[in-house]
Amino acid sequence: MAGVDMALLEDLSRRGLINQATGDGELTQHLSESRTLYCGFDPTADSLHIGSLVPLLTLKRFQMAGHKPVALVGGATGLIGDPSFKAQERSLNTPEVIAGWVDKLKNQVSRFIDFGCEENAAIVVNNLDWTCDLNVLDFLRNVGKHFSVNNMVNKESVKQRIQREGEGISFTEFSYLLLQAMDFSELYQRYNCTLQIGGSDQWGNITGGVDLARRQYRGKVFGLTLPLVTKADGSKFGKTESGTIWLDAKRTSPYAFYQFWLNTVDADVYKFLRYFTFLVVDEIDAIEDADRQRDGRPEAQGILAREVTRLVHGEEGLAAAERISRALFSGDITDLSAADLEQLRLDGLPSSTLPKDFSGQSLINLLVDAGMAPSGKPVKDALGRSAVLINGEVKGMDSNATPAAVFSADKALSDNYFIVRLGKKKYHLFTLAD
RNA sequence: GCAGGGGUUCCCGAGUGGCCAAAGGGAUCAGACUGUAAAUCUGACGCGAAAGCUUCGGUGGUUCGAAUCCACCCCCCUGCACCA
Repeated sequence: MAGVDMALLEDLSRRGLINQATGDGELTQHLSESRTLYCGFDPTADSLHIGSLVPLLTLKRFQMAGHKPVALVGGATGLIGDPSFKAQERSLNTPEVIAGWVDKLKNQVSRFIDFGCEENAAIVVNNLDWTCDLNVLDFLRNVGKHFSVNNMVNKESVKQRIQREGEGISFTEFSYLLLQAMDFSELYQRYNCTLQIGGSDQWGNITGGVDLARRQYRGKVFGLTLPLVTKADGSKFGKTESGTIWLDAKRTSPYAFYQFWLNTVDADVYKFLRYFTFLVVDEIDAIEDADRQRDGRPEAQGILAREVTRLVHGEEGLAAAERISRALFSGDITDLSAADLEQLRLDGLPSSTLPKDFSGQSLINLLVDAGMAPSGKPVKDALGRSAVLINGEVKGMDSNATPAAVFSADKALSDNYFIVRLGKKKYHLFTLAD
């Protein structure tokens, strides 16, 4: 069989990827042979976001070390909703919607792990397969009997919901733990899966599964949780002004994705390199040292952005993201040729076509309509502070009423294009109507 | 069902008849400084370019005037629901 990398846990630990593990250190011993492990992803949208990247990449790390990864998509658990550390009860989605999301997630997850290799090829499973036909009485007798409500109520993950004034938890969400525990037990039965990994918020659910596998099948299985990704300034990781950073290129373009990582603050960037890339830890430490000795801008952000964008969007996505970034941030946009501009559009720079007739339009509402701002206020503010540039030229409030003059054909790049910059980082490409 | 508490602008949270588009904090956006950072400072932050318009669970009412008072309804939370 393929060699198993015994240093895996050591490496994970150096990366700061180990939050908590069950089994008092027995896990190291357990992983001296090739094992099967799983991680679950619930369909809460039609795409995963970068919050799921840490467990996803960790599955891959395990596979690279010789273990067999199982990616579980929660077709069943997604119907219920995980209450862990959620402040409020969530509304339910319809089974049809969830089923659609499950398919999308399966595809997405599949891109990160290897299904072709002989020894430890990955598999994707759906927990709906073993829960949809389960009847309530069987469930209550065979699964429910193994759980103590006293114990469940004391789980940290639901405590705030139960104790906090003004909140509560439905029986539906309360039961979530049992479903996830059942998954682990089931995968143990089916595939001899003996390890579950997940975010630190999953600790309660994972230990539930460890207990259930033991009680039902006398199975000795393990759990390992990964840290929640936090930012140095305390704000939520993975959100920006334009919303969540998704893994799906249709939701977050490779360019926007690349820019997200490029904008990582210094205080977080080395940690993120350890979390989100496969660069070896020594190499990351070397980057950090080199950056420290240099004045000015560190290299780490660029490396991080390149590595992660390549992992998620491939070489092509990365190339596109870099092309746009170079054109917009380190060149003179008026030098761009028509072909260059067309390429930027293909690469995913947000773009739209200007209306034929400008009457009744103001510059502000043209930009708002193009999606550059949610309302006119920020644009007005920007206009008043010389923060709107069209083809490199500053526009002020006085241009607002005369969009026809601003977007006249003789001012267009290559007779057809306008690059509008709002603030420092927001760009949009306009083309004239045919 | 009964009793009590509560529903305010993205979030938290003040406001209990006019001075309220509604304190404060957070988040977010823009500017300065920078490195397409951070920290800091400044400005914005319901909609509208503006005049102005529309908000405080819903509907109706009282009033010159309501987020604030009244009525009914909806939703959430807590407790009770044999003994009570």
